[in-house]
Amino acid sequence: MPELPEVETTRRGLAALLTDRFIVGWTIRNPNLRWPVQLPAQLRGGRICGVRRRAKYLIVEVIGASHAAAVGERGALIMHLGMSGNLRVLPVETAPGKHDHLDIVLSGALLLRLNDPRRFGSVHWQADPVEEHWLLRKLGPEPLSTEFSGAYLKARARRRRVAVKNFIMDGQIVAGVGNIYASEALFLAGIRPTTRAGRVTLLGYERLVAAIRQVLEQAIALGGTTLRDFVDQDGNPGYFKQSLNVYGRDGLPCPRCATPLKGVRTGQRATVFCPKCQSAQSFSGRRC
DNA sequence: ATAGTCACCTGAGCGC
DNA sequence: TGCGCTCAGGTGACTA
Repeated sequence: MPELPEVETTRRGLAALLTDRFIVGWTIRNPNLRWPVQLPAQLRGGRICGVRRRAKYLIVEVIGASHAAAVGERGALIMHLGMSGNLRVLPVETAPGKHDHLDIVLSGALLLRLNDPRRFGSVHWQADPVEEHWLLRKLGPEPLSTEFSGAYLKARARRRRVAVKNFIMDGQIVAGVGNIYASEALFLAGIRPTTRAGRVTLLGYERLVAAIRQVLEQAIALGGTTLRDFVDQDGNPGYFKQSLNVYGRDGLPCPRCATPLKGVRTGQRATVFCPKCQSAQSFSGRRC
């Protein structure tokens, strides 16, 4: 699935192609995504004025232009790619394939096509203010924003007994940190994923915040991580997989100290760490 | 409020 | 080649 860097990669590709196009219509071949897909009539004729990202949601901003009543009315398509989704901009005549659930037909003889085998993705319409949508309302700060800091995490972690890995994957704590990058960031910060969130020190959280930023920024620069099926809007894979230190490397040597990496499960998710480099001590942050 | 589990769905990979 | 099992990049809803 797409995590934040993959969504950001998709966003960058889409923004250039979608901005200033008009929505001519749409075809919903299978509305049964995570929530039933329903698009309002007022969307027709709207002009796309930008593509933003919030957590792993893509926000396609639309300004009404068709009917007198809708002119100037703003809103957005809020799209999530789930575990297996991808969005492409294609010539309007491109025949749909398996799992092509939704096309948004655009001016310029193009369409925005959503493909999602597992159908864990979603598409919603929300009139302004878009941030008031129930899926976005409770999200924590963006990990690449200045609001996200070691002090913030330390404060939120007070009395929390969950594993720190689950803690940073909680979208209400910080938005958009998924399984790959949580694992990678904890490795870079030298913190054991199973450490209880309340026991990580301020120094540990400062290192963790720096590591999260580093790993996300580097992954975005490389076009994201392709494990099996992620492609950006041009159909290209991401190249961050070569940079993974621990994710998917259970039993293989630690890239730093060669100790075999250990795999466990925390919160139903596969978790891999180096038993030597990632300290089990509460004041984590140490490296070997 | 918090922590843990379940659910949604398809496809790939593995052992037999 | 086929069958059955496990696992997968997410995340809201439930349960204690």
